[in-house]
Amino acid sequence: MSELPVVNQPPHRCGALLDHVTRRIRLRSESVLAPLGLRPRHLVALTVLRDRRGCSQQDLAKTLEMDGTNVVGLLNDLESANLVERRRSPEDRRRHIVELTDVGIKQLVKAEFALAGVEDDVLGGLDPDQRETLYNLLYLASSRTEAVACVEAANVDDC
Amino acid sequence: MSELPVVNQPPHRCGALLDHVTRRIRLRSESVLAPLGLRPRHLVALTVLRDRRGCSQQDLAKTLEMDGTNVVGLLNDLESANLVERRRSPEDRRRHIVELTDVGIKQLVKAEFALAGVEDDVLGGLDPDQRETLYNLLYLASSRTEAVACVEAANVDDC
DNA sequence: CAGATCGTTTGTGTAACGCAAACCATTGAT
DNA sequence: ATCAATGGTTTGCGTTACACAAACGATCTG
Repeated sequence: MSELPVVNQPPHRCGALLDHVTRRIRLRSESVLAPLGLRPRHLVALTVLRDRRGCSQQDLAKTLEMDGTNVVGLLNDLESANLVERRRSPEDRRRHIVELTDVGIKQLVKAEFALAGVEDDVLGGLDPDQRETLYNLLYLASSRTEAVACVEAANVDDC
Repeated sequence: MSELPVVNQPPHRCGALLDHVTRRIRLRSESVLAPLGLRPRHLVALTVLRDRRGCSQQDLAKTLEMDGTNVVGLLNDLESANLVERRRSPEDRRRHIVELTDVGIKQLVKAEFALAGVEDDVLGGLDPDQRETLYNLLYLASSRTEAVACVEAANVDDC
């Protein structure tokens, strides 16, 4: 009936592009992270844990969208490297509160520093501003993701 | 010695975020794509093939950063579904020129359409403009990627 | 002709999962 | 106090997506 001035073009799907770019980064990351005793998946977990300063193992599983049993293994890796600490929750002693240790924080920073070359390589087509924008968009998307997970977890609005 | 007016903050690494967001999309994509007989990796290959209208199998392997033998299997899948066609290159009959078929193009569009919900779900924190920006940044990054691959392939500057 | 190259097949290994079952410690409701 | 539900853990099994190596046919190139 009415035509809005803004062109109504179909939005692009970025799933495939994400897959593609992510794979390129991940492949290179593996070799850079190996000397640090880390794998890409560990890095994801560590960054999540840095954002949320401490969360239950189930929350982590939900955020990572990963099976609980596999999260156990992931955390075993991180804990035996002293990057992460499992503390019993005082409110519910069944729960583990997972938190980064100081070593964990430092190691994460170190890893990120070491990955500079990788990102320069893969994201070389983007200038620093564009990369920052990319980061912010991804951060926004992933943090809403966590908010949703949190709401689902609480199943109420006291998130 | 001199302080520039622009804040010189360390750039963020988006590798982990990319991993995270991509995983969330991929998980959901799998179930959406299954009825179409596709997997996420097929979609990546199809989008690459749509961009480059026809390329050798080796180029594809290089772009996908995937082992040649595995690309064969991937293309076998796509070809037996009539989404892709392997033609002998007239210049070098050892080479296969891989191209999307009409069916392939349609199926790709269909798949992308079907993935709308998935992206709404995962990227719900971004408004349409932001999503478009995200797409453009990823596209930029991945196409430079291909340019580099192409230069490496040719090993000259006639790319 | 001889050696390199493109694609293919086959076969082997590995990492990252998902899923199910059984277990313990703890909680919360009756 | 009892008993079911819950959080975490372990074990074990299956699957998928790879990488890598070896050997082959067809083809190109010197």
